[in-house]
Amino acid sequence: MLDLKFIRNNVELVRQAIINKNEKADLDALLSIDDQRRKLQFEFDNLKAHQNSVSAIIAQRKKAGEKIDNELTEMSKVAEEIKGLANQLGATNAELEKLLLTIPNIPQADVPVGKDETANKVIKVWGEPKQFSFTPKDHLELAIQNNLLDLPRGAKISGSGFPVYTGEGARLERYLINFMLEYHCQKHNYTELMVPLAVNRKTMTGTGQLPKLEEDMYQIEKDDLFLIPTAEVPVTNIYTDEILIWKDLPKRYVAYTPCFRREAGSYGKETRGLQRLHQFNKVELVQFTEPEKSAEALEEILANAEAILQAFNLHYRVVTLCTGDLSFASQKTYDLEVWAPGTGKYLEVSSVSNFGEFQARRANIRFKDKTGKVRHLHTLNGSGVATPRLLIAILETYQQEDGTIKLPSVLDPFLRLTL
RNA sequence: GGAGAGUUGCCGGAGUGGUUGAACGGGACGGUCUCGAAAACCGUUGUACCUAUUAAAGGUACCCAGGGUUCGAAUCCCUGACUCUCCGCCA
Repeated sequence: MLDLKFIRNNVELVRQAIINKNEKADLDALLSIDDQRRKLQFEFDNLKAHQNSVSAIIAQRKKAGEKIDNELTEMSKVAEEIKGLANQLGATNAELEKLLLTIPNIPQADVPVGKDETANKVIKVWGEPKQFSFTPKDHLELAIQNNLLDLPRGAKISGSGFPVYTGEGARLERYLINFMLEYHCQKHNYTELMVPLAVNRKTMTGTGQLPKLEEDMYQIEKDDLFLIPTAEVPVTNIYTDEILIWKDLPKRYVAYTPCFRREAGSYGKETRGLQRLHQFNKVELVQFTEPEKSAEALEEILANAEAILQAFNLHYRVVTLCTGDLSFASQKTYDLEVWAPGTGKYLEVSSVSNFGEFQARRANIRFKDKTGKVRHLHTLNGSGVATPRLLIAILETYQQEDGTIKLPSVLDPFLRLTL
């Protein structure tokens, strides 16, 4: 969330950000509640101060054996008043908090302004689309021919969008995950975490999924838990309500988790095969940085994610999301889109975002800087990368004319794994 | 799931319902001393919000969380979370 004082002092900037992000947030209501709250707070504080001072007098008199009846009757009235004010203040604060959580983060100045993905900007293209001497098949055909996937049975036991990987398909999926984890740990200096896949409401609110996206998540109602839509959620929140020290920053974490998304309202959109799933695997990179270093870290994470695609020698492009396509919590986001020659499309395999202090403020994650001052740090994350679309690109790119797959040699050490 | 114990500041650890933001110890930081360091001594050691913002200053809240009792709660009562021990169940 944004700093209330910042909002007060930059009303128009915030208003514009809401518009540019296509968000609906009632800024005026927020401001008027804030006003109301400050008035109540002032009244409350004054009355409390009065109560405190008289209470001290009562204590003295009582000790001295003097009469205190008058004070007591007056104070019981004051106590009533305070109770009333406290209730009002509590309700007002709750309302304020609720509104504040609906105000989106402000895009960085260098983010292109635009309504939807058509305004996104391609800033980099790596490699070239693979040329084939035959008509390339799409990944679903290839997967079926090679017995890598069993989608009907996945649908039978869970529903559509819950894939079953079979035999070599399951092994390949596992190797890909392992490859990426090892790559980021060994070459990019990340620390691996294994984290809970179900998290509580506070955690979901910390990274900004709640309250806006409740409809998009699988919920375990009995325990008020949610299945994570990305490892970003548990990993970023590990430091909730903590104060780190600048010497320990940046912190770099990598975590593999399955991700669960209801994808409500996106039926029929690019759903063939593994393109859009309710459960998929993803290796996620998360960094906690000093505010001055987050812009740099964003480029680093992008490069870390790109390194994976480059290792597989896959053609891809990097896109800067425009304001309208930016997520609620993000200040700036790069998408990595890998080329899938059989499907004939660029597929998003990674989203790399700088959240500034937005998440840190929600989750109350701070750090002590060089001067000893306690401030909110910056959080960032990026997929490094999501497997289903990576798998699509690999299958489609490395298919042979007979439909078999010749896997890229970087995977050899994993395929030969013997223990 | 059942029974018990606990949760206080950076850490350890006191705390009788009435100047307790919180004793005492440790750590950290600053200073004195020293060529330098150690030791010793002195001092400092919070966060959020509000009023005022030129500044200074003042006020309020916070002893796991939320309620309650009371003129007044770290202290009493209730509920919940978490940790530890024992029992049961279990991969």
